[in-house]
Amino acid sequence: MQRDTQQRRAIRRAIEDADRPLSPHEVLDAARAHCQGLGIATVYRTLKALVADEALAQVELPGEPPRYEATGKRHHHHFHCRACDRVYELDGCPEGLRHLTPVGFALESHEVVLYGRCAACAS
Amino acid sequence: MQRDTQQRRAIRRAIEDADRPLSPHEVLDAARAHCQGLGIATVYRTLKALVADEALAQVELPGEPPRYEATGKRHHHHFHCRACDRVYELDGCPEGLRHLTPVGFALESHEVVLYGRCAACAS
DNA sequence: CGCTTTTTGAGATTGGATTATCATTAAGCC
DNA sequence: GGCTTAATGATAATCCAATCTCAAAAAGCG
Repeated sequence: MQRDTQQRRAIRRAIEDADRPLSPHEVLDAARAHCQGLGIATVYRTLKALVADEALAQVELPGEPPRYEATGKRHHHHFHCRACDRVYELDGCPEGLRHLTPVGFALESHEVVLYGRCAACAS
Repeated sequence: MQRDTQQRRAIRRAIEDADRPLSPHEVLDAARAHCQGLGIATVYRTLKALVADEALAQVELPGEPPRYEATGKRHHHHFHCRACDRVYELDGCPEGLRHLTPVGFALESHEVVLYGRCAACAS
């Protein structure tokens, strides 16, 4: 039976409270505010279970460990800040992707990642 | 002094002959056609040196080891075939990327990756 | 061809992320 | 509050890409 533990509540809450996808270590740091002593193993276990339950989605980025965000959001993309390494959500989607697909290729999905400085780091 | 060895020729040629970015193992397989016995260590060493010389660029893709392609090409993006795992070059670039950037964020670059089936795998 | 020095290949090693182990802790039912 | 069992945390183990080690091979100069 699946128990409702302090650790799991803290992890779920850390992700809910963030408005951006978090890495396992970001989850650990944020969740420790509500559950001191939380271990990284529990973070990985819980993230994995939440992904299996489809409560979370893995956000894969080039050359980076995955981040995690709640499922059920509208289609969106991400901005990766080169200075603080945080990843932000972007609304919307560029036009003309289908136009890029070569003849004979079947387009199923796409990823767009913008790079630069977030508002906090751009100043 | 930098020597011109069979191994390096085979590696450079494998990349030249491919019209798409290759992973280290793809380079190994392709280059072995011209240099049997070639080792993976030499592939990694040579790729690293070619990147340092700016003859090659690393192509980073979400959740994947990097691929390598010749530098000096026009700005472009990539198509990742889910069936054969090969990566193809795409011409062109979608519109409206700057439009996605939140206020206060400084956009420096971007990546676009399309996913689906390549012509060989779509049939 | 000799000789020097770079390069190579096999296999060991590293590094970083993730997972497994297992004794201890704590949910949650009575 | 007891009791059963799932969950936890520290740490060891694993995984896999990439790098290092070092004896042996080969570039390339004279």
